[in-house]
Amino acid sequence: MRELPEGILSGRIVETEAYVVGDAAGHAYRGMTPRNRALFLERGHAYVYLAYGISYMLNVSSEAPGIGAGVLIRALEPREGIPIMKRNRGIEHLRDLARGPGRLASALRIDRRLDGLDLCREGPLWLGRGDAESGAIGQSMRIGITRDADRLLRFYVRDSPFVSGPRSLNTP
DNA sequence: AGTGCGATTGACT
DNA sequence: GTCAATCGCACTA
Repeated sequence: MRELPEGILSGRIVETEAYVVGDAAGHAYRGMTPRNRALFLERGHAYVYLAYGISYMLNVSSEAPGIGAGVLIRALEPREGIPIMKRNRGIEHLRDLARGPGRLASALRIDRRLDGLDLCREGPLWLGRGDAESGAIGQSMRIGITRDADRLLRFYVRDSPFVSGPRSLNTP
């Protein structure tokens, strides 16, 4: 759920990637830094960073305090506030509003100001319960990384058109 | 203090 | 399919 001055935005998370403890691809791999400190917060806190100087990425910390790990939120099936998302993205096509981590952050207007936020409490951004059956979950290699690339730590809703990535990864 | 490189996207051949 | 954009940060010296 995302609360903006113009209204409420929400959607169903349909694709994630895990960056686990000891993972060479994870930002926490080399210890805590000013950028990644939120990964070391109690599970359920937001870690937001800028990738390629272009796109913000939303992660959720996933371990106990002091342990650096998180889950990248890669795609959303839009539900509420779709007109606002379209305006944030500058496009009309529903499927492309939040298909990909950078697009998702853009649609929800997420930036570093939300870094460190507790997503388990209602606020400007939080994780709601989810009221729909998720369907079958697929598993694959993660997208766009080089280190530890073979690990099957990407998870997605198999039959959702709102999932990013090449078909080769989505139909194993 | 300088440098190289991404957990990507959008435009273009 | 290829490729440039763009910048914060981690790493080297």
